[in-house]
Amino acid sequence: MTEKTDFDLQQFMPYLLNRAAEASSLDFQRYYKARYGMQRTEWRVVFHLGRYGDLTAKEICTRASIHKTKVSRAVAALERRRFLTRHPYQDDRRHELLSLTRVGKAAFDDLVEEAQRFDDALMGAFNVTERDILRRCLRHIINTGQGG
Amino acid sequence: MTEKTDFDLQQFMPYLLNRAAEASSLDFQRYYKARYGMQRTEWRVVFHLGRYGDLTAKEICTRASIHKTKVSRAVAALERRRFLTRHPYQDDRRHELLSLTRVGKAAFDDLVEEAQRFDDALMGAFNVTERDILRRCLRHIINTGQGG
DNA sequence: TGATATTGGTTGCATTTGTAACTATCAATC
DNA sequence: GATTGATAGTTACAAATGCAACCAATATCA
Repeated sequence: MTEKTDFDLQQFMPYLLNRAAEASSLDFQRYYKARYGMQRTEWRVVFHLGRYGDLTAKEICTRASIHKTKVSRAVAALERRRFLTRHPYQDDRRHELLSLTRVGKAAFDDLVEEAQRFDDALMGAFNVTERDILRRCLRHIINTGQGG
Repeated sequence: MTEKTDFDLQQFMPYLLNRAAEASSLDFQRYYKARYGMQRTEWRVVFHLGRYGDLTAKEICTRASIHKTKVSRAVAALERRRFLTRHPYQDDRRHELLSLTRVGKAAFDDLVEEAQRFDDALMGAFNVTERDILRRCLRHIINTGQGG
């Protein structure tokens, strides 16, 4: 009979991942919250638009695995504060193409710089091999975890 | 002048970690929610008590970096459903020692087994070196991310 | 002894989130 | 061209969360 008390919580991957995710996001979160009053979903939307160009809300949902209500509210908030605009497009009026305003782009540029800084600080502790493995494993988990 | 659009979101560690954490937790979350009506903080409390023996709420907060209000509510919910009991202790009546009931222990045993199963499935994709690096890196992030 | 600060834990309130139901547009089928 | 079914996005309501204020017990120190 195996003793369940042998189970090592500190080795349990979902637990480690959740704690690491939280710890790693804290400082950056503080930054975009203080500076732009954004929350996580909002900066993610901004990053997607800034990085990949104009997208529909749906596309952001799919790419980032975020629920549509969350994106909907984030977009509404960002629009209210003039970070982005919507252009319904002719072909299919259900879609709305989202694009960053000048203000949105400026925020994106600044946030990217800051993100890069945080990432460098975080990853600076690891060597190239470790970074590669880390990223590869995480991507694998992201891609398989969903439907499994 | 660097183009911010070069920034690779898919390489940004906090983003990867958050997505991996979410993806890796989904199935297990579904399990303990369906089976015991627990939520994340609740099973974490159960795991801590099951694994490390009786603890005070404060100790759980510290060990798991969870805010005290969250733990307080989780404990209340677990007590209501008879998964644990509280013993205020003589020396300092501010503290309350928490311990799992028989029912709580049974749930813990079952959840541990299930957790182990999920973890095996998740980590099965990686070799020993990768697992080691992954765990080591995550622990490093957890330990340094907090105050940095 | 009494005033003040600290600590473990809870509660109230505002904000966020998840779920489901909804609107509006388009596609498919008859 | 009317009916049914998807699909993009919003909204309403309940549950979860974060923050600050709170209570009670203890520690500190005049």
